[in-house]
Amino acid sequence: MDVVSPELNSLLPDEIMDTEAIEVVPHSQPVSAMVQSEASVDTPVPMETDTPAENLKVCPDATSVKLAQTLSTSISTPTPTDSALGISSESHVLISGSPSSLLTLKPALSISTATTKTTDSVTATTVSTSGLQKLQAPFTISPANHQIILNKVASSQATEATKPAETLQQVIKQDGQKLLVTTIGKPGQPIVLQLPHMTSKPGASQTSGDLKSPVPHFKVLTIGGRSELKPVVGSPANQLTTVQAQQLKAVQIAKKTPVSSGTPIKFIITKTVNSKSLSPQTSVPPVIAGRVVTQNSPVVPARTITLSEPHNSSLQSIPGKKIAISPLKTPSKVTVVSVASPTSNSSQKSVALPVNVALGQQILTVQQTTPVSPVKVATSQPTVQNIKPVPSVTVGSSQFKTIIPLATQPTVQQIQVPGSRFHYVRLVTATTASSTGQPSAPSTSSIQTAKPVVVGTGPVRMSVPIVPAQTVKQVAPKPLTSSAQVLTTTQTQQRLIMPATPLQQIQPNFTNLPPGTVLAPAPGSGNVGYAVVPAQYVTQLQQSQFVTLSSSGFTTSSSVQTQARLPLNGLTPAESTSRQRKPCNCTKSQCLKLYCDCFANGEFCNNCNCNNCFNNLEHETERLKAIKTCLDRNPEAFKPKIGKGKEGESERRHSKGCNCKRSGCLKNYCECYEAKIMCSSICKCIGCKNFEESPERKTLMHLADAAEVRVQQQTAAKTKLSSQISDLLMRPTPVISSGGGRMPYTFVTKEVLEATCECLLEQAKKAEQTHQPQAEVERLILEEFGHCLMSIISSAGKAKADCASINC
DNA sequence: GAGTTTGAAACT
DNA sequence: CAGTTTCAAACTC
Repeated sequence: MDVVSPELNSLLPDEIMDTEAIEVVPHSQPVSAMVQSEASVDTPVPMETDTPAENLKVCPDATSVKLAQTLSTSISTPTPTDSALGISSESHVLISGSPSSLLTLKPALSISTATTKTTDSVTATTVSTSGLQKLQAPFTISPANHQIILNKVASSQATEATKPAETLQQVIKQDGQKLLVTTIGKPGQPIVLQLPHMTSKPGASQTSGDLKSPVPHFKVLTIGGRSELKPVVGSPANQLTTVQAQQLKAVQIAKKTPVSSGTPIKFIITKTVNSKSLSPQTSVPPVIAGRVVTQNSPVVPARTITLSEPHNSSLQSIPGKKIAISPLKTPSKVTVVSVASPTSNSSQKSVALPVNVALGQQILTVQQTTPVSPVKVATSQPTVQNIKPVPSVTVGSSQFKTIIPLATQPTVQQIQVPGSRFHYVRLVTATTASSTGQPSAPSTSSIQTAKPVVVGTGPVRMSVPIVPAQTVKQVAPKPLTSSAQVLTTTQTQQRLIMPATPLQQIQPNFTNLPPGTVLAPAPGSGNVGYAVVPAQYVTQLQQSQFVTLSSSGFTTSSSVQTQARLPLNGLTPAESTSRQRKPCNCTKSQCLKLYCDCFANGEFCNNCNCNNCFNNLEHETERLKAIKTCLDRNPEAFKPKIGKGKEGESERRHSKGCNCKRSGCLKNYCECYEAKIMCSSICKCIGCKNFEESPERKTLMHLADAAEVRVQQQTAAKTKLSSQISDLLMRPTPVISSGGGRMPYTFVTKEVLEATCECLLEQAKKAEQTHQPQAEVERLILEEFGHCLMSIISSAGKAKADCASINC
């Protein structure tokens, strides 16, 4: 795994977040809280944001364990379940709660996650007692208020998992085990941790496990276990499988350190939302795989935590259901929204950070939050609209990230905004229940299905992807109580991953998906699978559930159009949006190869001139395959080509360098020149003239600038002349003789003369710059004068005709 | 607008 | 990894 330096990350456009950056965090940098949520936590949680990444190692030593995560409820009443927390080497943590339960994330959580390293040590087989203790203590669940406080989650080696068995109802012993904390449902109900291969027994602790089993497992912690709750099983393929059809909200925070060679540590906090419509028996056996990439707070550079990477071999696991995280800039966030896959047999690549989510589950991803802004996760009242069971909603501004769970299978409709580089996706939830209703119509039945997680009791800002201060069109805002999980974070970006059609055969390395790629359900597709959609598409329009971003509060609207504004290739949102994307003209590539700029930029084709285009949602399967192919060929295929140079090099430079041979790197054939950057040492160009001291380059630049200036000046002059003439025409007509013989003269006013002179001067300058002979200069000036005069006469004549027509 | 040139991407 | 082919954009006329 490549390690992305903080510097590089800082340079990368937000929209092009490097997924690896998410997983790999430079150890040299102090770890900032990836998710800094401040809940109204009673107990102070130690902030570890300042903790260096080195400290993030998950080690048996309690002191060194930085994995502690805090989910604190307002009432931290230790329950037997508290001890049930298991620590897996992979640090997969799923916390699920009943819809009503309030999940609060403290800053410590994000901090702890940020501190975690996905080092080999993480995969250690022993679980440190201290880690368990820490985990135990900090993690409290208060049934009273349905809040869970997870102070710390430490990954430890599996061998030690057995030690604290008495303290923990369940101990995760194996490497790669994942802790799932599910349902904070009813008070007094036990928390169940269950290994994938084990039979889940709510309330019963499971300490057993194959200590030597290399396969990581998920621990399921059920709090206030509901009958509907099904154990969550981790799959060997780095996937987390759950048998519950309930809405699952997961928050994953994953951090990847450069050192980490193994699977990244993943923290998944899931909250199960029971849907009334779903009976325990009817529960679908989908997989819960959630991977959340938390973004760093603005203050903290590029701290990404990679949340769970499930490794389970259970049949329910969906191997191919990895959640692709597009190459996003570190401050990006990835949200995984319901994923369901009936079966799975393929193993996932270790590189990829798969996130599997059971269908209908809601995953709440928590991004890094700044210390200032606490992250609160609370379940709002289940006033969910059946029709629009609140599909996933990623809400986030630069400071707030909210994810609203998708109710049932959402479908995605491609939406693009002309002139915008960003694509939008309409999330249309397939109404499994009584759902053909209007989007705006709330339904009680869906209440449980889509348990909203309200981040914080107060108003929440919700935004769709993610760039600060972008306009979001909101339609039919929903009450805060609407079923949606809201996680407020201070992160700048987030990504949505939504279920799509089953594409088990397709297991792209999602770590490097196109910028802003989102996994979304394919339209009309089954419950399984992902559609890879540019994150920019994460807009919900019209009837689909929407996430609105508002300063005062968030609301989901049935017809909200949100536009993601993510910087692309260094362009600011404004720049990127202002610059209209050039339509492609692909004919043979089906727009599914990097030849196509649209595809290469992770965009759908829109208003293009391409033929046989497959770069759209209608061909999601093909598109996903193509992405996988590209990533297989080049894991960095979708990363920005223009990045920061080596350390010490402030200039931007091409990541690969050009290979120009004939253009001298002074034409737009050259990617360096096109990007307006100098060729660098990594370029393999021949006869390069694109260097600082190149006279050709200087001349070219000078000419280009001069030409641009001339064009601007001429345009301005002509515009002025035209406008002045128009003004004259609009003025009351002076005395006009019936014959109108002298009328044109009346239009030669001072303004017209000035404009004419400007045109003449401009023409003279132009002639001189081209080194024209004196005679030629004069001729050009006279010619220009003739043009001006003709224009005046023409205007006057027209005015005369107009006046005559009205008998003036 | 058609044809050519160019170099990245894809392929072998 | 190198050579070749394919492809679409850039460029020229």
